Amino acid sequence: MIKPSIPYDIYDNRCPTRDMLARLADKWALLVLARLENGPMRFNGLKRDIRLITQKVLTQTLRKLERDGIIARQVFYTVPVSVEYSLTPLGRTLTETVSVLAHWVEHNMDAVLAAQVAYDEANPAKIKEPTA
Amino acid sequence: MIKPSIPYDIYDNRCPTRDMLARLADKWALLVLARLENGPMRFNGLKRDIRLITQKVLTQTLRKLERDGIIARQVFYTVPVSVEYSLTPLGRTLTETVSVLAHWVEHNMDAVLAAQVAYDEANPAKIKEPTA
DNA sequence: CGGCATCCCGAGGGATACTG
DNA sequence: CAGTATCCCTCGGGATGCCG
Repeated sequence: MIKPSIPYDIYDNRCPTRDMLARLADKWALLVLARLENGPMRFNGLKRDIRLITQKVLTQTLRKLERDGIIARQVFYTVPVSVEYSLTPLGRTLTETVSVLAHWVEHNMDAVLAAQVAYDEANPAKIKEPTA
Repeated sequence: MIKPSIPYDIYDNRCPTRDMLARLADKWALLVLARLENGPMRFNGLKRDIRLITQKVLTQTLRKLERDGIIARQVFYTVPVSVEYSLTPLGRTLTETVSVLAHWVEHNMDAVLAAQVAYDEANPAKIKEPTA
């Protein structure tokens, strides 16, 4: 546990926390993290569950999270090989929050949809009329 | 409080929660939300505090959050006009979580940086050598 | 199975100029 | 002050093909 010599500030663009937040503020990263909450998962398991994620994007997302020490990658040299992804202790502290966020959306979607309807009624779209 | 007739599922790509998560999983949106935690703020106040955000992106972000019922926009017809943004009750329930996420990054940045160093040592970058 | 390497397209967002 | 309107360009990420 190193004591931060520099006071980290998420609002300072020169602070590394900004980049870190940007990596977490990604829908695919959040979905992966929330999905790993219940235990380790294999690559294709994640790909199946997180609908419409492509193999390339899933790989990129997993690599970034691994590099940041959020998830761990475990290879099993069976034939064919299988690879398991799991949360690190550090990642588990993060996932608690991420999971709350993900479920907030599910729990409050009705209120959001209602707000959207109200907003769209109050602010009708302005169409460009080519005054023929 | 409408009871959800459809079981919302964040992993289903056809579910509106996916789009909602995508809007929240945005670094600018998260920074705005976290910044509004301590009370209403004016447009240029947000622009100043959230370093390097452009006026265009800030406007877009605020509009989306307003449409989703997360924040409220209040215009004061002074000269010149001033506009105040604040969290709605719905938004306040969200911000609690967002704020935790933002501060997680600040509190755990040292651990992340250490993990990155370890990862980069274990996985040296492969350079393309044009075998002259 | 779990990737990597390429090609390629379109939207996100930066820069700039103007306005009520 | 708080926007709107354009132009323009990068780059995230989809599609495809191949490999250990």
